[in-house]
Amino acid sequence: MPEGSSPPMGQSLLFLTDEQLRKGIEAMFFAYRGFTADPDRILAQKSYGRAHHRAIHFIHRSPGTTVNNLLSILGVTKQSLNRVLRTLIEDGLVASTVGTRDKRERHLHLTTEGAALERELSDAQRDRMRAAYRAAGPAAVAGFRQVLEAMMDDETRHHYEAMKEKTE
Amino acid sequence: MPEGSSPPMGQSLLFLTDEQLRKGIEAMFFAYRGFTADPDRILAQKSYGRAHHRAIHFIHRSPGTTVNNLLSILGVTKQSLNRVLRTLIEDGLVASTVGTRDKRERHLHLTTEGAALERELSDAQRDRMRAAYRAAGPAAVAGFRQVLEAMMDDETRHHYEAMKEKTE
DNA sequence: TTGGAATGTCAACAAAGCTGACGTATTGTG
DNA sequence: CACAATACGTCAGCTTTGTTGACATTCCAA
Repeated sequence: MPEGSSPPMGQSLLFLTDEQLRKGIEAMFFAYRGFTADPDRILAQKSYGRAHHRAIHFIHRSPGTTVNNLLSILGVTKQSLNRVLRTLIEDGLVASTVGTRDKRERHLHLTTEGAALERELSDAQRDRMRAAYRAAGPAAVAGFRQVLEAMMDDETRHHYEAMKEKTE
Repeated sequence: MPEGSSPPMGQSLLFLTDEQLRKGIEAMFFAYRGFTADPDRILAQKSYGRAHHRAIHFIHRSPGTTVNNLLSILGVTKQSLNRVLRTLIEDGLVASTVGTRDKRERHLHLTTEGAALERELSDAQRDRMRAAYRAAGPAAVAGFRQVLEAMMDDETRHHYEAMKEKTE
């Protein structure tokens, strides 16, 4: 081990100490609570849960998506998604139409009422996000997104990238 | 509305568009899955859940903490925490000792075995965090933390700040 | 045409949150 | 001292959201 071969530790690698990593972990945990808090409050009033929000969000994002596609995006079992979807369909927030090419598939759309709830939920969530973004500034936001993307599983990142490109 | 009074929109406020905010929201959702994936795998083997992980994490961070304090950090009810805590104590991962100054309080510590599991879980979680940090670089990490902190509820941020200072 | 794959539904169960009620030990206060 | 408040534990019961397993329907390809 040659002496004096010190790498540029002082400024560039301190952010990789266990201490820094732990702070990042705790920040992630605490921030996620804030992230879900506002939609959760709205959902509770209507006796829906976070799972309903997720379904509504991604149906809004990809109108006409199939149950199977939604499944792989959300990363849950079809039985779990089905329960949520059933209530949303019963309540008239989501429309499920049998596929024309493949009749096994169901294509999912938000109804007018469903779109209204989507709007209400995403407005609430965006308000907090906007405040956080504004407080932190554009450079911080870029870093925020970079780290989050690097944190995803490969398969998950594919879903994310696909969603990202859809409206770019 | 005076014409030509355009603010510096082009570069500085594009990150506040609904589109950008939506991407941030989805990034948060997908990244959180990666964030919990590795510990979840370890926990499943031992038939514990995420709730056990959280308890273990914060007992490790604040040895001797009381049940009440843990409650307010985790933001759950005592009944919910108690179920988790009871199994951890039964399994010999956590030690609960009657307070000396106030005998109503229980002070919580990790046993040797509990510390071993904590180590295993946080190693796994840190590994992913480290990879993400390394990939994104120090500037991005600073931004990441800034945005997360701005996203927290006020009360939650107080907990976070208190934890942060504990080892600085 | 028939058997396997894909899609979606029903039933039953588990984890982890919640409320409400109650018991016990201890502390602090009028 | 008597009594209210606090800290903790527990029982019962409910909700949301995840899981497996079994099964019906539909499509496609051998």
